[in-house]
Amino acid sequence: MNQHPAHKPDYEKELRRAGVRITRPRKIILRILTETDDHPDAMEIFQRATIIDPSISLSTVYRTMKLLEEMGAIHRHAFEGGRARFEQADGEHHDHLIDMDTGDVIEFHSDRIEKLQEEIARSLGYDIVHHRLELYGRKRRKT
Amino acid sequence: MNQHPAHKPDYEKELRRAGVRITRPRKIILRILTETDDHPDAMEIFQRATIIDPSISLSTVYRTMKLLEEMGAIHRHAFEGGRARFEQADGEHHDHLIDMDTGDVIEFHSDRIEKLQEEIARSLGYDIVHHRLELYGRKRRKT
DNA sequence: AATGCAATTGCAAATCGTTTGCAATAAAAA
DNA sequence: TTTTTATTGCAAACGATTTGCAATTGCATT
Repeated sequence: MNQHPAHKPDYEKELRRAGVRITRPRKIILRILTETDDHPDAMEIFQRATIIDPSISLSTVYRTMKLLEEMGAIHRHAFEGGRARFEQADGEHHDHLIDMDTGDVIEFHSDRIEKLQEEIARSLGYDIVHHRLELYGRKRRKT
Repeated sequence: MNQHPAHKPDYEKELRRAGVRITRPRKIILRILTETDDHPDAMEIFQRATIIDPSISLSTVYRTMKLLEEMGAIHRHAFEGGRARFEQADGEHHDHLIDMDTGDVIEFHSDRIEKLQEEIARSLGYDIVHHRLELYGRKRRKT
């Protein structure tokens, strides 16, 4: 088990390569994404964008997120309660521990769990296409 | 890892004990729940109920499900896409493998995975309140 | 069996996150 | 610069779920 590093992809280049226009709203949204290493939801991105350019609309945020998602540049997570949250699809796969008090998301990865999942699916006659492992918890008080 | 058995709790008794009135719509919904061993969503329950008594409303289904959930008699699952699905909260905890083609839900349990989750959370300084492990897959073609 | 009253109902309207139709605008190709 | 076409903001639509409300119904009491 270990946390993962972060690196900043060049979304603009990726989008251009995908034949998409680099518009002013998109530029702003992409900038916000690269400057962020938490897991913001659409509304948060919208509000941050709105500071830079108040004319940006929530629809455009959603449309841009969908675009990036389809390109595989970001992942959309439906954690419990409320809105979907996004994160950069940089390195390797990881799962999430959600702090129930703060909403913070901690990433982790366990090869052993991944292996066990495979074994279970296989023993049930299935191939895993993807999975979702989310731990919901609170900071432990004592040590 | 192993599948789990099923047993049928007496919801009416539980509800009465909780000081809730046993109405005609509730009777019907409870009957449907006890007769079911899959993971129906509110709309499915509503449609099955509607056959028995066409005057039942979807709101009542939702309200009853919420009631049962609060009593701990059923669990609500937000699998990917669409509506929440419900299941009886009988025996022990289990996780779910969702058949992406049919929507079927297969229950499984792995002590080893549970243990590993605990370890991970602990090493990150957290206590797990609950978790969500869902495998999304397809029946494997060959063997 | 008839009464009384709070719990429950069905309905329509409201909610929340997200998506969509559309006419106006702006990227970028010519 | 002009043209072409993607993209925008807006408002309205969406799907799942919840809610306010007046009418009804369990059910404890007579």
